[in-house]
Amino acid sequence: MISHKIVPNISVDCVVFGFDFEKLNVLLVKREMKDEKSGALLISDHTLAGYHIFDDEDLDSAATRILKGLTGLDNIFLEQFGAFGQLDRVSAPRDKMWLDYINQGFADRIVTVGYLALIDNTKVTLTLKDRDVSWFPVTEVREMEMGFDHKFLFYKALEALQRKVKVEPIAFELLPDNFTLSQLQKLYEALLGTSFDKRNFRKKVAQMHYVIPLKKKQQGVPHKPAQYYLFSREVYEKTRKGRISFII
Amino acid sequence: MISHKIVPNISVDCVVFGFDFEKLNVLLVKREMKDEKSGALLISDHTLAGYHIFDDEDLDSAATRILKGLTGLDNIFLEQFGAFGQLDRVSAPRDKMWLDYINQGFADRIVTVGYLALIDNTKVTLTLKDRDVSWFPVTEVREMEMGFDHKFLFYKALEALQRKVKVEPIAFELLPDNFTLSQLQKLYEALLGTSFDKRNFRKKVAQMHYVIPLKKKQQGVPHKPAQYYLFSREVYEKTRKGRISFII
DNA sequence: ATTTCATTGTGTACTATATACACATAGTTA
DNA sequence: TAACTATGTGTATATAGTACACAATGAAAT
Repeated sequence: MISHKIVPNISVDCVVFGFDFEKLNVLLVKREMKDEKSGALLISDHTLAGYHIFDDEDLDSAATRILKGLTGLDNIFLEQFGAFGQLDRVSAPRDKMWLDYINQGFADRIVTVGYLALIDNTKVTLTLKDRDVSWFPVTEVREMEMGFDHKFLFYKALEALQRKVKVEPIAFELLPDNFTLSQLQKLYEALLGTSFDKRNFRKKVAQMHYVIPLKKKQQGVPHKPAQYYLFSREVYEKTRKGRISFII
Repeated sequence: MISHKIVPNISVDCVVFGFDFEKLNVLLVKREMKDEKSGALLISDHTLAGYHIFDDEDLDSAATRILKGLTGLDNIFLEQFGAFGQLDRVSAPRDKMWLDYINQGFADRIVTVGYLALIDNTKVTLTLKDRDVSWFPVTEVREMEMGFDHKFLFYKALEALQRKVKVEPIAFELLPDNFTLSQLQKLYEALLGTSFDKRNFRKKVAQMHYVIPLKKKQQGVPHKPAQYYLFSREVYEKTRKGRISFII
């Protein structure tokens, strides 16, 4: 085990989205800080998963490392949505590394690079159980206890997600490998906060030759079983034209 | 004049685009470094405009400051296109601040935040004349002497520009306040590397109610004078629907 | 005064995509 | 065998995209 040097004034924050077939959720870390003597609750809120970068890793690697620690998963879809260096960003208590840094005459500044991560809920549920980490519906974040800076990052990530989802087929990252068209439709409705006509939605999907029907059908459901589909990135790459609009 | 503290390991690089009614250009700084004794040329290449951030400014302010120094202009269109922390990024000779930083035990790392800037050529020509700064056609960058990291940033910026220009009306930032439809068409053709049918292009622009014809016409041109138009951001904000595709 | 020149400005037919809208079907459960 | 629940399908209309050619303007040259 190598001991990494931390870069004190550069951090990465991950906004992790998941979909439970009903609504869009975000992965947050519960934080509780108590006074050492009295045991009184000083802070009780939620934070994004984030940490300083190490001196021997690039930004993407730092985000990957953080997500691995959080979910146990490698190969998570990751994309930067911005770098943030507001002067009033830092509100958290400072660790020793950081205080050393300031004492040596360097500026009391953090720049954080925001990553948005999309994960397939069905793959991660097990790994989370003994951590202070859980899913929260994105629609509830507004009312939650959460530091101003992290709430800001969350909304920037959500905006970026809504923008990108219309232009690139990244929403499939939120679904299991096999999914039904109703699940896909519910996902887009949750992402964009709209609703679509079922027939028109399916007509549109039918034009996307990279969404491929399987032989497999749903089993054990108390209604007509739905057909499963898969998303083929390979076919997507081959058949995409200069077209922009992906859905809507 | 306040003396600013520099944050040694965080920088901002600006990729500045301009349009001369013929082609898309990028603003680069010529760099020549000679050996102090022999006078032999050590480096002769081009760099992006960039510098470390100060401890009392946020990232946008740093980019604004750099552009002000370069062009004399305030109010330049600016947008982040990414943060970059590749371990092999740093190749430039180190200044004292940076060496101090390393000597104090901190990591030998720079993270740079890339900004893409769009400027109206007609407003900037004067201010540039006595600087080692000039316009280069983007099509020539491939063959130019330029550090690997800056070339990489340039291409990332160009990709981001081509993506954004299709989805938001930012191309107008590259034109003067009044412009002709032929100029607008040439601009999109230069940006995207394609060509459009004149009648169809104009039909499309006619649907954009925020591109407004003026009474004014071209004067002194040796052919039928073109009508001038202006872009109204106000009308754009009011009339845009959920639509994605802007041009193409 | 007339011609030449360069660039602007316009219309139509055809194709493709977007939108609005209602009912039969499959398979489980009661 | 009847009831339930979600799946899966088609058509008519409106809107947007594409392909394509020639007359009009005003300056400059003869």
